[in-house]
Amino acid sequence: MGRWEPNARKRLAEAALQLYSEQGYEQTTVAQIARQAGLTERTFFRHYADKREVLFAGSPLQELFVTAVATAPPSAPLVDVLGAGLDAASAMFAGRREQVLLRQSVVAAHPELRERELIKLASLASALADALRDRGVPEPTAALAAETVMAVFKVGFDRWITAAEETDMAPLMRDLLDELGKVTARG
Amino acid sequence: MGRWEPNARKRLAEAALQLYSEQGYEQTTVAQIARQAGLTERTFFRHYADKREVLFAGSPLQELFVTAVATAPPSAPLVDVLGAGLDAASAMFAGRREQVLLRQSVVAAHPELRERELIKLASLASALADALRDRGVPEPTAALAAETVMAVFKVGFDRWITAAEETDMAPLMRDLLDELGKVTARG
DNA sequence: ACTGTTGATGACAGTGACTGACATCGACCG
DNA sequence: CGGTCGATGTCAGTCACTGTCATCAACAGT
Repeated sequence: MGRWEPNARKRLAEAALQLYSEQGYEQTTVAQIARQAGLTERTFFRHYADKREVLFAGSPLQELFVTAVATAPPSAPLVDVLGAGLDAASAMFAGRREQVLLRQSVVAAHPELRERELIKLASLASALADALRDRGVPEPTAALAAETVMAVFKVGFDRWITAAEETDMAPLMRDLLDELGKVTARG
Repeated sequence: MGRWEPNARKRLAEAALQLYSEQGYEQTTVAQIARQAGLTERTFFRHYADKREVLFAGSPLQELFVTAVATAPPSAPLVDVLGAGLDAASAMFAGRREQVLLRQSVVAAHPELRERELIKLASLASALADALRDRGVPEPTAALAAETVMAVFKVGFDRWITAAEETDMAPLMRDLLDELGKVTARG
C-alpha cells in the first residue's frame, strides 16, 4: 500500500462522469469532482488538462482504428481498408451500450464537450490520413478517404446510439459504407 | 451621430483578429481587445458569447451553402446538389485570400479556436442534412451526404489555403467530389 | 539503521474568462 | 417636457486553470 489510494485518475474520471450526469456539466465544479475522488482540485489538473478532457482521455478508439487500417492486407482495396478500421472501432463498443449511452448523453448536452469530441475525431482523421499515406494511398485520396470514413463513423455512431435496442455496430457501419455510392452516383 | 461610435461589433472583431495574430490568442486578454475598440470588457461579452466566438460570428458560409442546396433544381442528382452548395461556399472566398489566410493561421494555431471551427462545421452539416431531407432525400443518405460533403469541403479548403498561389476554389472542390468515387470503388 | 532522492500530492496565491445586478445617459416618442 | 428604451459603464463575484513551494512515504544506496 502506497501513501495514497491507487487509481487516482480513474477515480477522478468516474466521479466526473457521475457528477456531470447527475447535476449537469456546468453545475459541477472541478473542486467537487476532486473532493468526491478524495483529492484536491490541483491534483485534478495534474491528471487532466481541463474539465472537459476527463471525459475523453484514455479512449483507445484512435489506436484501434489506426492499427486496423495500418495492418490491413497491403493489396486490399481502399474501401475494405476503411471497413476494417470501422470494424475495429465498432468492436470497442460491443456490450457497453448503457455506459456509452450515459456518457454520450452528457457530451451531447454541452457544446463545450461536443467541441472536444469533434477535435478528437479530427485528430483521428488526421492519423488515419497518415496511415493511408503510409500504405501508399496518394493525396488527395488519403485525406479525403480519412475524412469520409469519419463521416461514416459519425452517422453510424449516431444511429447506433439512437436505435431502440442494442445492435451490432459493425453491420451498421458497413451498410453506410455501401450507401456512400448513392452520394457519389451520377444522374 | 449617436451617443457612441457606430459598428461596435465590427471594431471588436477587427481588434481581436489583429491582436490574436500579432501577439497570439492566449496572450491577448478580452480587456485588451475591448480597450483597442474603445469599449469595456463587459461590452465585449454583450456582443460575443466568448473570446473565441468573435472570430466566427457573422460568417455567411452556412446560409450560402444551405440556400444553394435548398434552391437547386428539384430533379438534380444528389451529387450536383452538393456541388452547387460547394460552388456557393467557394464563391465567398474569391478574392479574399490574404484575409482568409491571416484568419486561418490564427485559428490553426490554437486548439480552442480549432474546436470552435469544427463545431461550426458540424452545425453546417446538420443544417445541410435538414435541407436535403426537405428535398426528399431519405435517411440515412441525407445525413451521410451532409457529412461527406463537409469532408470534401474540409479537404478542399485546406488545399486551397495550402496552395502556393491563389486559385479558384470551386474547381478544386469539384475535383474532390469526383475523387470520392475512388474512395468507394470496390476492388 | 541512516540518508538522499523521487514522485504524487497538498496548500496557497494569482490571473483571466465570464456573469449578474445596477447605474448612466443620449435618442426617440408622445 | 417627461417617459421609455437601448447600448454602454461599473463593480463585485465565481470558477477554470497555473505557478510555486512544502510535505512525506517509498525506495536506493551506503
